[in-house]
Amino acid sequence: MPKTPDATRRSDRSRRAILDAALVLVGEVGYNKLTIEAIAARAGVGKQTIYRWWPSKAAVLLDASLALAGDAETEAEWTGFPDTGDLAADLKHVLRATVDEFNDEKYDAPARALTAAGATEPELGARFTEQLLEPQLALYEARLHTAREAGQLVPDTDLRLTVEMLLGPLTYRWLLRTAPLTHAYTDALVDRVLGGVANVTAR
Amino acid sequence: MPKTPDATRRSDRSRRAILDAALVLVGEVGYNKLTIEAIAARAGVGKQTIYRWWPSKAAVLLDASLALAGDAETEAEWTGFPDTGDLAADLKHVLRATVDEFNDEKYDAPARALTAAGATEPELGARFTEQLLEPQLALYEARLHTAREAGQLVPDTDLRLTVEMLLGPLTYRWLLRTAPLTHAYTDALVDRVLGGVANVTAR
DNA sequence: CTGGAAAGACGAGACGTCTCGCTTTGGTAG
DNA sequence: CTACCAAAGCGAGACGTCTCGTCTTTCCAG
Repeated sequence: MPKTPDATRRSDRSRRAILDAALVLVGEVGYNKLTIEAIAARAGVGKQTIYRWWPSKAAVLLDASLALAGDAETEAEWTGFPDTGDLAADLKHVLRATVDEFNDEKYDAPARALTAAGATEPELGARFTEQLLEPQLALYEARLHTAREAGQLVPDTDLRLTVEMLLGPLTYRWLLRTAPLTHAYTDALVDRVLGGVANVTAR
Repeated sequence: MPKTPDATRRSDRSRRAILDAALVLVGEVGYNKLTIEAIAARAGVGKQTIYRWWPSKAAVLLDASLALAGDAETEAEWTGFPDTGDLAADLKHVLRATVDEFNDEKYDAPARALTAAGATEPELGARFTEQLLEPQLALYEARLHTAREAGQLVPDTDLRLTVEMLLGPLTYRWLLRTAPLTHAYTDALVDRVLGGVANVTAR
């Protein structure tokens, strides 16, 4: 009954090699042409070793991305969402960093592949959202909560909606490539989200 | 020399059957498992008839979606983007209709498949954006242009950015399934995009 | 000596091409 | 106007190829 392999005997060396190879390969050939055989070959690993521990290449890539996100956090000496008291400046700072990541092929390829795969495979999408996305969203929401407490936002502001007003348009441009992602874009986005576009003086 | 088949002799019956079958099948098995052989079988058509007129399954699905969008327009007696003079009401009306489409399995499956495929295949994504998305965006932009001319928006409003502030968050929720899509959601979105979230009275 | 790991053989199934008659089309001769 | 006929698309499906995920074998570590 090969249903439940013994995790205690699992080779950590193989596990890391597989995750690394998956990230490299998805950047080289894209998600569609990413193949478990190629991952196994690049990692110097038997195919069965991958099939034993992961149900699909999407699952491999999700684990690889989780590891990548963990690495990125530590290596950037991440100290949490900035809070200088200036909400607009803090948001612009973080969104600029996000734009830089989206423009970095190293992060773009796996993120794009996972997002696309998650859109069509609900189960994968749920794990992707829960494990990678939600923790990020919570950071934005916490910063907005502080701002609302400080009276910088309309008291009944829907914080989750506001987070989506920031990340939605950004993600939209990124996924659909309707226009290049720039710092100027996210700066303008923050200003308009906070200020709105209606002509208040004309009211 | 089979390079250039004679389009005037093309069977419209087969063409429609193929596009219909593609839409049905993508809903049943998803884009990844969608196969040209299956489309041909379902449509009661020879494989060669598909290969003769389309270069890939992506192209078939794109054409099918274009046809679907065209049908939806006519059957809804679409008369163009509403312009009652009340910008907020018009936007809410259109976004509610969009939510209804996203919640309709018939439209959801192909749209989701195409969006996801376009995200990882740049060439397909470009054609998807250009032929299906941009025409829609232009309608929003035109309505916003009218509003700006009428002094209902801040004079230097970036219209494209504003369109993305409306569709970005909606698309975000739709693709990532972070929360259900409701009319209440889009209504709130319109209000916040127009009005912003910053506490103006505290300035 | 138990069980994961590496290597690769294996069957399944989709690919894109092809061949085969059948049907449709559009031009031509009577 | 009708009858004929060549040309081209059509439905069906066989074909060789490729890649998938599983299965088998051998090896090695604890």
